Amino acid sequence: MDPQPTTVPPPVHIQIADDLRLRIARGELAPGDELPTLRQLATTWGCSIGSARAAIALLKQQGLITGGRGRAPHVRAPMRRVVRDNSRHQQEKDLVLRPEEERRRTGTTEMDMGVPIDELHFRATYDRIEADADLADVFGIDPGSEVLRRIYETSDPATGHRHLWSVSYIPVALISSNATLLDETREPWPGGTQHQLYTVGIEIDRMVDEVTATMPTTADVQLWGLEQGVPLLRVRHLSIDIHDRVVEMSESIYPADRTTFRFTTPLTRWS
Amino acid sequence: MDPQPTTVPPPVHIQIADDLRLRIARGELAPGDELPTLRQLATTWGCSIGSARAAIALLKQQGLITGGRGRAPHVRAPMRRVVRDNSRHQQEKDLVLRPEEERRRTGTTEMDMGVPIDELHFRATYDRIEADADLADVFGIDPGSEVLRRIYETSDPATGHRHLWSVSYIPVALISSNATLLDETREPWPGGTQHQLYTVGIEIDRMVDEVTATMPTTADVQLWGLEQGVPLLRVRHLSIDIHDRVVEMSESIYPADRTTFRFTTPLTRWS
DNA sequence: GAGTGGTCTAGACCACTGT
DNA sequence: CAGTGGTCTAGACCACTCC
Repeated sequence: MDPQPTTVPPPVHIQIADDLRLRIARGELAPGDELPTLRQLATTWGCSIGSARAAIALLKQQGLITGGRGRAPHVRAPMRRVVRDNSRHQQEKDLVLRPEEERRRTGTTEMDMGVPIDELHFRATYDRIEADADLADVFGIDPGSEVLRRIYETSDPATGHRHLWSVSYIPVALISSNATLLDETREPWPGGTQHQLYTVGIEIDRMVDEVTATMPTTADVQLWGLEQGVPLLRVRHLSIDIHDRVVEMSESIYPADRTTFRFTTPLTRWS
Repeated sequence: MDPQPTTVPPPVHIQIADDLRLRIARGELAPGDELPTLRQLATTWGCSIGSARAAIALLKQQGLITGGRGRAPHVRAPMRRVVRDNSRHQQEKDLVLRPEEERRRTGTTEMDMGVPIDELHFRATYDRIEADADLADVFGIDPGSEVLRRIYETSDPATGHRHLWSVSYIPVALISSNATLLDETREPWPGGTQHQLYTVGIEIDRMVDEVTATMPTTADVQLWGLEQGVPLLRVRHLSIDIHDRVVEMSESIYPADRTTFRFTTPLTRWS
């Protein structure tokens, strides 16, 4: 038991990473600048290349640097984030009562993303599944009830990378009166999900969005063309109708380096 | 140019990680279960311990497993997430006009988090800074104008880990008529920021929350007591008054493994 | 004390990037 | 082609956990 418990120095690769992070934070290394090579780091720090590599890997994992594979890694420039605003919910509702021509022109299905939709592959897949415990709980229906599952996906034909992805669930009982709603070849539907529900007499009262984040798996990184150190924002969305029923639920994923959500909460006036 | 371009097999550590992930997804390995040791993985896959370690590191980075350091790593049980609901904005506003006794009792400063506040260290730090370009832009004031910066922090005295953190900015010009608002020893202020602003005649019209996520730095991991593979949710919050002025801006951070945000968007009725 | 993962090394081979 | 990072190995030493 030392009277002065000598603090152990942090591992070398942590020291190297911290030093580089500091130099980035101070602006000595600007976005786009190249970092020292592994060999350079190893000699200046008097450590092995393996330790230098660990430092670089750590910074990549934290989203601060990128590159490698044949050229020196460089400081990552923060990506321009597309804002997804909750006002689109009201806009989509307003559109429902407009004529089809206008709905089609304002080609905003529920899943637009500030990118010209013409340049993307769009794919919608429908199937019907039996509600598991989670879905049954969400909709307040019996487990085993039929639920329509719709998967929406857009991808960049040039790179093959996924651009947008969501699964949406609707109890079949709610929409069976309009058979065309079960037909995936009708997608993209002018006016989006709110108009689809409108055709069976459902009016939405409010939207609930629940947001959290997780790290992507190896497959996700491939699929989305992500860089290391980019979390995924996960959204579970509920559409609640004027009778307080959950009539639709969707789950979607957005890479955090290119997305921010903006939610405006109006407050009642004192007056 | 091969007629059949033989696809190169993925690196060993990726194969191992994918196999383990699959076994977790299928439920063969339940949350809390121990994974094979590095030595076991190395022998069953016929690779070195280093490669096995890389596989384990990858899964940790993805937030799927945890542990190590003297005992075998185990499958991570998903943490219970605390919901932060945007209805608290309205609740805080309603509280402003209530008597002080009630405001004090409903000890919800803007920064509560489903944890008994008595068991946490609370610290508020005030200082005044000159607006940089970003702050000047947010508030629509001249760069160099004085801005009050308040840092709120709670931490768990047992572990020393940070529990909650936010910085809040208010232009000094808006609140200089009430000198007590510049005094950090008055925190926690009953009724929170909205009541503070009320004392200088400001009524909030709406709240804007912008959410995204990033990966924590090494220091963040220490500070918050995070496990590997946990992103940070970052929120920029704007308070906008009834004259459409941004009167307060705050930035806060929440570990994603214990937080979900819930935003309810009311829609106008067709009637 | 036996077993675990974490750090670190030195060196080999590969795939990729520039010129 | 020379230089880069990525993969992989074999082995040493340490700190930690559990029995």
